[in-house]
Amino acid sequence: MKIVTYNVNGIKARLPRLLEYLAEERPDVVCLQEIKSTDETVPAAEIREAGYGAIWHGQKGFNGVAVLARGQDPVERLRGLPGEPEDDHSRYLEAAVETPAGPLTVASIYLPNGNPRPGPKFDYKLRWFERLADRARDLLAEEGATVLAGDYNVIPRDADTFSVRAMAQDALMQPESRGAYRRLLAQGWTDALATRHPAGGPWTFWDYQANSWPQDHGFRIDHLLLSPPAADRLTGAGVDRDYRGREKASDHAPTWIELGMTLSS
DNA sequence: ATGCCTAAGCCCCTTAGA
Repeated sequence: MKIVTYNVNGIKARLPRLLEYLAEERPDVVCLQEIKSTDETVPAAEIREAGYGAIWHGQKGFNGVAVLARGQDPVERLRGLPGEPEDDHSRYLEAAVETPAGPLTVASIYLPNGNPRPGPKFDYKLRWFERLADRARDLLAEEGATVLAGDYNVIPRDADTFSVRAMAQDALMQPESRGAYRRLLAQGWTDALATRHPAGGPWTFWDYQANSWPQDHGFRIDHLLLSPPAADRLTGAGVDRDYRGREKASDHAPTWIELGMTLSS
């Protein structure tokens, strides 16, 4: 089964691309970020007509995450991360879905960008990271199949960017950001794309500016983290990068994993 | 050193993104 994370950068502006993707690839589960819509203004009918059940954690203007599942309604498990009651950003939505190999937990994650750095936005990013790590620890303890999918706004390795120099001062590549990501992985999570692409990349994001896409100046910031029972089922991982080159594209491309249908012994 | 481009709110400029 195919599980996708896709930062759409506005679900209303991206609806033709998203519907096209659902029709062409028929992914089983899709985690969306930056829907930039409230629960009321999201194009729910079109998604449902495409054959997908969906739950949303929306917000007016920016942020917003969703979980879509083909032929079923995801069951909401958690909406927003605990630990900072005054945080009103919609960046986390966790759900349970059914698979032929049993239940699967998926989370759609939109981690704060953190620029400019230093400053309150960078501090917020690091605090949010710790709150995510607390939740991730609880999920691992359940010992089920879990996928933490989303836009982490972290370039984990130097080989995950077209230019270390261009990004050196960016919040996406700071030691604190990488350290938080590495500590999360050290809990026992598998970075699916990194495992399948040890030499670096593939890119998941190309800036709209500076002619980045034609020059392939991208980096890898959208990640799917797998609990051990999920990692045991990993059979492939990649980026559907041609969607980045289509008309009215998001600056991110859909990033996916393939999980085997049966549990390995 | 700066802006490069895009979406959305609000209404044609500002905020935010990465």
